[in-house]
Amino acid sequence: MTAPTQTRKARERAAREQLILDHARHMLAAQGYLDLNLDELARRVEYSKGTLYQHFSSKEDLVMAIAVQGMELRAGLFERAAAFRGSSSRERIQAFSVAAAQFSHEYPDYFEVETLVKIASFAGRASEERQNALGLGVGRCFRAVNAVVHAALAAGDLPADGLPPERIVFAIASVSIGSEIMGRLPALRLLAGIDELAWTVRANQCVLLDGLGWRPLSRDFDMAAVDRRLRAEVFPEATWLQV
Amino acid sequence: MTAPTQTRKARERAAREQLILDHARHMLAAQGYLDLNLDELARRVEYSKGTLYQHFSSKEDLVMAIAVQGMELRAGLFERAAAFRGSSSRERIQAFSVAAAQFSHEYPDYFEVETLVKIASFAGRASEERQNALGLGVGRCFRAVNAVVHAALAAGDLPADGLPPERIVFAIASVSIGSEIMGRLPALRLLAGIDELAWTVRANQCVLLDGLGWRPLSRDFDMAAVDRRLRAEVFPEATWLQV
DNA sequence: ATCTGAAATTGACCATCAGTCAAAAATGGA
DNA sequence: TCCATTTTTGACTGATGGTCAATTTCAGAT
Repeated sequence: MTAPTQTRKARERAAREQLILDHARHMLAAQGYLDLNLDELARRVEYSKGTLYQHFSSKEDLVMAIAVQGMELRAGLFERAAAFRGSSSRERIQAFSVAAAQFSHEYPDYFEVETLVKIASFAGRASEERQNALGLGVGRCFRAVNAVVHAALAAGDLPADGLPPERIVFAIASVSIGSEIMGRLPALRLLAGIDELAWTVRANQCVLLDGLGWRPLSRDFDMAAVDRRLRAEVFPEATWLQV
Repeated sequence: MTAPTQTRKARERAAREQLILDHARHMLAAQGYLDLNLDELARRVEYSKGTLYQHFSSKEDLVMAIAVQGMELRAGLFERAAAFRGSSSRERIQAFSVAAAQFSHEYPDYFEVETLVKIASFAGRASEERQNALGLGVGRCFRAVNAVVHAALAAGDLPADGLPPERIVFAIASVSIGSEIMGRLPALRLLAGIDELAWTVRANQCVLLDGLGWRPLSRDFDMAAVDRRLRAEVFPEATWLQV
């Protein structure tokens, strides 16, 4: 088998893997993990079940592969956000707020899967390789935010005697993911009277940043104006970002 | 069958249900949902599988029942916290921070299950009855916190032009649960350098409350002293609360 | 065009396990 | 002691994740 043939094969294999993942993701979003049936998936992608197992070592590995792709999409958005040149570190961190909201708006299916694999029993059942890949994506997101936090500390926009930078990143991530997860519980949505989840999540993030003492505080600059710049310069696809 | 016999039967039935739930919870914590085997559970509790189904309509219903008990324990702690007479609303809200930390410290297994049932596919598979029971527990927790938020607004400890009270409860819940969930991911724990999760969670909650403008701000009162009072008056069992 | 060995694909098959139900056992009042 | 009722049992079933020997496809050689 010559080299060009090899690359064509690899390309076809990658295309098939993507086909499988796309169908699996849709089925997962529609029916949930417990009702995701591999026989039906094989039927839909028009390959045999045996071929599925050429790509994934188990059902959990398949789901983990979807989570990895989602995390890579998220990391891509975060790295675009990192390139935003706001006029203060507080404006730059706002870019991640939009990036996170954009992720859960554009890829709700991926978000669900991301939540799913956080369950303990998933970690041990997926292949080592994909677990590492997920960790890599998490690391990319972490570093993107971490860089801005460090810049803020260096610039004196954050109090020097506050939380250490890594804990600040952790706090921001926690309030974001926590708000998204809680906001997906119908009971709580009703109790809290939430209609537009994206804006509720962003409000919580904003409160946290103020609590960290991240200057300028939200009342001291025009967040809507920054949103407009972000829409124009970084996330033109974020149509939900009505400003 | 006379009335006393009936009550004895009901008592025995309740005791057996508790036995099943206790074993199931331990197995769930040790092996995860996917490896929770009902044949093995039946063997451990020394009843047949058929008898398990006298108590629960499905495996998901069983897990939901555990979640309900966990939520009731949590609600119990929250209602004890609500009885704390702090010298300000900010001190009173701190009681919930300790209650939440105490819950995940004393009942880590219940916490895991609580997280598990947040997955969409669980909701539809458990019995209506238990889903309602869970909603009831969530409501108890919500109302306990909500009362203090309203008191704070009435007292002017929270800015009148800030988030509406229900959204404040939502924000507090989000940062708490979000921190706990993220803090259980080994990769992120490493990146953020977290060793004592309980204190990291409480730090995040504290930052959020400051961000909400909940007076007195954390720098303006002695949180450690309030912790000492809470330990002495409300949560004597909270040995982790070294103050 | 045809052959051939390697690689890829298949789907019948297997093991596991949630859930069922007819038969057996236990119960409690007469 | 007996009998009707309730409770318990565990063998059985169907569904499904995962395997692998048999088949098909493929690329290069003749």
